[in-house]
Amino acid sequence: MDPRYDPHGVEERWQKTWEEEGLYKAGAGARSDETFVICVPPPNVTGELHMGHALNGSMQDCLIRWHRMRGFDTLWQPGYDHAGISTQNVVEKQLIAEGTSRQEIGREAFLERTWEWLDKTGRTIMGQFRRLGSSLDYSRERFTMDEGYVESVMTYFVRLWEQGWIYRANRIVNWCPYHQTALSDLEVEHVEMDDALTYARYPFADGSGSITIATVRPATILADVAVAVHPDDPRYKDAIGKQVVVPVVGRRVPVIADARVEPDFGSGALKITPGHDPTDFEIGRDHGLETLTVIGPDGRMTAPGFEGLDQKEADDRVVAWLKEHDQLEKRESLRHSVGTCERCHSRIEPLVSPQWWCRMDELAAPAIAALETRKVQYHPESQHRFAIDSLVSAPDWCVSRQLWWGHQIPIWTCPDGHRTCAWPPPTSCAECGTGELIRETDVLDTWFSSALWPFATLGWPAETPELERYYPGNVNTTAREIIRLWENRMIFSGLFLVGDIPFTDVIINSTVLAVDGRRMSKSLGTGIDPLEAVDRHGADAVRYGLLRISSTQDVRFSWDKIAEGAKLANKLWNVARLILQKAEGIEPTLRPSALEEQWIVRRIEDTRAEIDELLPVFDFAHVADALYHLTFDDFCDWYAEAIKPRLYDGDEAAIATALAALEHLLALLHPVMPHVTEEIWSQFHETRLIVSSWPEELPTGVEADALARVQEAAAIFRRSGVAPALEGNEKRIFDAVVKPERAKANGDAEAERERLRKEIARGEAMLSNERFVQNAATDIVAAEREKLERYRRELDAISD
RNA sequence: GGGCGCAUAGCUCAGCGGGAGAGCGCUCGCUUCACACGCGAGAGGUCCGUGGUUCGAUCCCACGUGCGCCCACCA
Repeated sequence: MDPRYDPHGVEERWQKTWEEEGLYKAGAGARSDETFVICVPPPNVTGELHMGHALNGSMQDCLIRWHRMRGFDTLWQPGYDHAGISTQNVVEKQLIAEGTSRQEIGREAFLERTWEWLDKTGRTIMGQFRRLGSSLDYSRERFTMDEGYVESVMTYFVRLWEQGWIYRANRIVNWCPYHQTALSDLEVEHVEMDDALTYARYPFADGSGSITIATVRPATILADVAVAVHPDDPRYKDAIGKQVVVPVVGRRVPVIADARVEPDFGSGALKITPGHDPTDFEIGRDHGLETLTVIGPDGRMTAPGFEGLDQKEADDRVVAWLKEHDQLEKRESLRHSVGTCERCHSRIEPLVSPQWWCRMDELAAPAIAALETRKVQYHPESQHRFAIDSLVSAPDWCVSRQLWWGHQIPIWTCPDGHRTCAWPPPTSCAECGTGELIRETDVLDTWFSSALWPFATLGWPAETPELERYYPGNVNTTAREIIRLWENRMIFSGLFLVGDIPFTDVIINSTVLAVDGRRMSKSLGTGIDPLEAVDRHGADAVRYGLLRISSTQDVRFSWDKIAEGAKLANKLWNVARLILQKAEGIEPTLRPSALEEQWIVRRIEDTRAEIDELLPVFDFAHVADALYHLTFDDFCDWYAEAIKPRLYDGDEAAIATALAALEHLLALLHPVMPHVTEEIWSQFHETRLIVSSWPEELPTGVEADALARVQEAAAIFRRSGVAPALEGNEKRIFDAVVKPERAKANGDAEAERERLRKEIARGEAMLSNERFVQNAATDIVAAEREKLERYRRELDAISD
């Protein structure tokens, strides 16, 4: 064994072995019928592993391995999301680079091309998860567009249709002019931008002066149908009900009163353009105004005389017109946030277009109940309320997208306009029976299929044994911004379709920020590739480091903590070398006799109990911390040093116990650092640690108080220099406990006495305070009394 | 505008009603036969400010200051 642990090669070897031996498979090593199920949040087929995946994967794998060792039948389901707009984007860019376009080659060829691309370049992340040692059941990899999954998606849609929850409506939507599709509010990214705010005078039709409005998009003046003011705005009391003349087009429109107008903004008068602004759309609808359109789906003007102009040009033309007619009051700069497409960063165009919608009220109600009653619990708690609120206020779901890559909506229309929604594809119109059917060209929102992930991967709508066994699952871990897009939708979809929640706990993991606190992003150049970290320090170290910094809020990436993980692996490797060097032919047998043996068993047992409390509440950081200190401070610095002389002597009992203690230590560390622990395990075992038992409660034979006494007394010795610091023999510890009077030889005895006197004074002061004794919890008072007594004894022991 | 959260050692953070902690960094001493990714010893802190509650506050409450994030809206 090399004195320096090198994870390279070792890790890949175990990853291969585990998978080949079928130990990643669902149910491997199970010793009970109890299941523990996690679905990986399916990454985009187009994606590469980023730090968020790595953190998420480390958390999930830690839970899976812990449960597997505890005998559960575990399933960690892998797979990919087809990522409608992202994927289409990638392929479309390639086509453009080749001088063609998706429109030119047509839908069918485009889809073929996309599948081709996927087979060649897509689906890389599962390989990267393997390199992290993630024990997913890779034999069960699913894709949201594979055959069976399409079945699930189509069935879901038809069921919603049958409930009457799917409807078609013309509404104003976020339109991406580049992708030429509607986007949900959640796919829109708001960015701060500087714009010119144009103040324009609209003359009253009766010639009695004018009213000034302010707009950042003068081009949309062409589609104005009204001017609105706040009903209580004294400046405009008399204007309400009058007619004004819209510039350029000369249309007469009314001045209306609406409370949605913000009197303090601009001039306090708002031009109403229902065709190109969401608020105006609502105001227009409520006042029965007509909706005019002057911008097309490509973002270019369609108004007479402006055809084909881009909006900037149209803005300039309108402003020039205003200036010429002396209706331009002023222009000023305005910083405001503008919606952009999260994929291509084009400015979002609010456009009125026909879309398919899904009613949310009845779908959401059972999910809200499940959250209220905590059948599903979000972690941290602060996200729980948010999740409920966003379900309560969930607007109807725009499920259609004007994309090609995705699940084509299963609605067919006959020449008479009857609609048939069915799956498998109908052969005739449900109403008139004609066979002439044309399928809807829109595809479904990507999240529509993601919502089915927990049960579609198990074969739903078929009643498979897997569905029976592994649904509902247990944990889902994901990022905060996905709560409304994905988590909530899985919950209501599961309740609606399968009749049960998909999981009981949702962990919202922290966003991993760059070392400088900025967001990790490729475009900022602040991203760190998790695989680069793995190459540098090993997967175990990366897993440890990420878990160590994980928390309920955003965290900074830390190379230091990864390095700490590498150190821990090396330390473990070396202490194993120490114990194993004379262990040939000796069976691990836990028979703690010497004090330090009883003590380390107690420490291991305490840590095991601690982990068993921390993991159910997903506190990975403290698990990692506890393991670090157990290994370094307790196992290596104390226990190993203490038994060294007996190890050198080849004392079989000591070696057997040390092996057994090491075994337990390895087991505790395995969920966090699987590779190095399995590697060491294999030095003295034929079996595999990954499927071996999680330690049971261990008998120790040492009282907790005695342990504290050992450490305290030993600390006195260390400070005094009475025992050579590194001597590391068991006698030192034994003496420290049974002969505290040795402390009298301490050169710093006076300082120690001083410390004890201070402690005693403090304790006495507290205990003599009547209010304290009356009010404080009884165990605190008792603990104080006990401490005081102990300090008194100690002081006696080191006083002459 | 709504919501959540954070301010503790040079850095990154843990602790959250009764003794101020860890890792890294720093100083000093150790080529001790598991490990220099090591061992031992040590320096370093008005626990953001101001009030309040309490016998007692880094911890609870209020306000202030400074940060961060999520959501909504922005003519």
